[in-house]
Amino acid sequence: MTPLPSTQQLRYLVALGETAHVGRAAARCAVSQSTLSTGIIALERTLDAQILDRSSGRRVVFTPLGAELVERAHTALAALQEIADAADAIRAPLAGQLRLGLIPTIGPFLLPRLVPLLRHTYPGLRLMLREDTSARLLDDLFADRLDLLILAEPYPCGGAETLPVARDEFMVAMPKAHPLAARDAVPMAALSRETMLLLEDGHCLRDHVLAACRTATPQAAFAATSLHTLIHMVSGGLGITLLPRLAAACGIARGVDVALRRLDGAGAWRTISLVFRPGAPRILEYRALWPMVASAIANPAP
Amino acid sequence: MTPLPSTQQLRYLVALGETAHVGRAAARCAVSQSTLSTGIIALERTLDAQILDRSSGRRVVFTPLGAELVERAHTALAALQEIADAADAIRAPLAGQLRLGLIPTIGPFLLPRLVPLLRHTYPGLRLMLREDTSARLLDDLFADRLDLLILAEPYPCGGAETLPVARDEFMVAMPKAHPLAARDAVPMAALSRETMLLLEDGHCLRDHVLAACRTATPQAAFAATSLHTLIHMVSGGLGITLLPRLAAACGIARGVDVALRRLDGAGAWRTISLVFRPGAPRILEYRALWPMVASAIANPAP
DNA sequence: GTCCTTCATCGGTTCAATCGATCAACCTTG
DNA sequence: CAAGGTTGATCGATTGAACCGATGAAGGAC
Repeated sequence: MTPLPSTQQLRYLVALGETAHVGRAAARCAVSQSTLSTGIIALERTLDAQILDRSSGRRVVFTPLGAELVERAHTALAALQEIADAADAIRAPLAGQLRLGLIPTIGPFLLPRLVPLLRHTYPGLRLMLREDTSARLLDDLFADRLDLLILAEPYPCGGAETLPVARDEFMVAMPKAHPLAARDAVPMAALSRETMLLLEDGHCLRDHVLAACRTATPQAAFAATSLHTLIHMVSGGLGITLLPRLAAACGIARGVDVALRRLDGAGAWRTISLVFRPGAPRILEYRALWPMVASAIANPAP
Repeated sequence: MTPLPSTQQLRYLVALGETAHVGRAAARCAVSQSTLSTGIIALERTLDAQILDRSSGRRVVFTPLGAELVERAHTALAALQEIADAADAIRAPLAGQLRLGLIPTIGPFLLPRLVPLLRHTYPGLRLMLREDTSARLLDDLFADRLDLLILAEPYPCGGAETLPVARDEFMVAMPKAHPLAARDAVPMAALSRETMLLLEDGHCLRDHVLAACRTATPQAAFAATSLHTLIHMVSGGLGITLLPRLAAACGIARGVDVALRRLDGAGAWRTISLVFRPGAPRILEYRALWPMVASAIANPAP
């Protein structure tokens, strides 16, 4: 019915909305005053609606509709800009700054492989890293202080888009002298008789482990602040724990009196995922990142 | 940096995305095949990016970027369409269908005045009415089954935009023989010794009354299904209640053995508001509706 | 009243959008 | 394999929209 407004005219409209002055708006758009004036009038004609109130002298006064259209033009231009941004992003893939957030149970085990890989493939990439809990990382993501997260799911990501990369199974970590260490794999049921050591509250791994083996009795009093601490508590005989294969493969239990065994049973894993704002302009770059993260997980630092 | 794409080219792009066929996409856009073909190429040039994969014969195959751009072009066009819609809406203000939802403690007292007012001012308006609880109305609003709600705040409207219209004070309703009925106004403190009758759970007025006089003892066993029932329970001596002035002014207590008195004290009111989806194209019409609703509240049906 | 600012309008020019016709590649069919 | 049909790209010509500089007209300042 009503024809759609042109991109150019929308630029004129928002500039005029910001300056309330035809001459200055024209300068901001790098066109002549007459061009912008004509453009606004043409927009009024295409929309068949009054944008400026011309009864009040020479000044620029918006009608209620005009003010509303300025608002909407602004959001429409943002959508158009995102198209241009997406095109830009593919031209120089993963160049410039990328603010990446990771959780403490992934970062130390993934980055030793991932960072060299990225530096090699995308020399132009300036990687800014941040390690924190999932909740705080998501806050930063939505506040536009981070571009991309690597989290472990399931986790309530509150509207963020997630791209699953790999399944990270849980292994049982116990003292080498523990009876269960004699077996090749530990059945889920055997966990119920053990004291399960956990990370502090706030670490998503704590919840994942609890969910994986809800029969075991958690050791409530002492919670570890990191996986390394946790391993040493296991080695000290305070109990057993579940460890992501990613951490285990990085030799976290090397040189420590701890045995690692497979865990039999359904649901004994977490999913490592890329997480970003829905509609992020660089989504294609994140997708391009996917195989590198998968590769870094599949071939962890020895 | 990168110039913004033109509206026309975006239309070509989404049409091509839907048909995957240059000829049919051109027909859908009502242009010649050559025009659409050139337009896509021009878009690739303005964005300086590859949209179609031309290595695979004569067929239309999108590159990953191309598919992504189709998506984004779709949302950008929607934003542009909303601009045209907003302009259309102002040209024929409040014409066509308007699906209005009201809560039971407002509707019966507001509509007798509001509907004739609207019919007179906007003869082209086709008003579809629905009466339900705030929660269900909001569900329908976000599911696009309703355009506009008239609710009582405070209420958790979950992201909806609200436009406060009027303050609706609470009055005390009690049997005419009640001791408090002798006074001109009832102090808030006096309520604490009374049995307070309430509406059923789910009515926001129930929560508003409870919040207004949290000292009074609610009559938990019997809850009324409507304000009319409530008034008859008061008349029957089961207790007292708080009644919005809007309902009181409509003569809800006429012919019943019930006295209405002012209530002294802070916070003894609800706010009647227009509620709609943020970014609704007809927002200017809703604003035009504001004074009519305010007038209908200020001069209720006798 | 005079001058200055500011927005609208005018005439002319350039460039992009569009069309029909044609070409080139691919697919199907006999 | 040859012929015909389909489909997307390209070409040359035309039209109209966007743009500019100059000018006009309406307010406001002094």
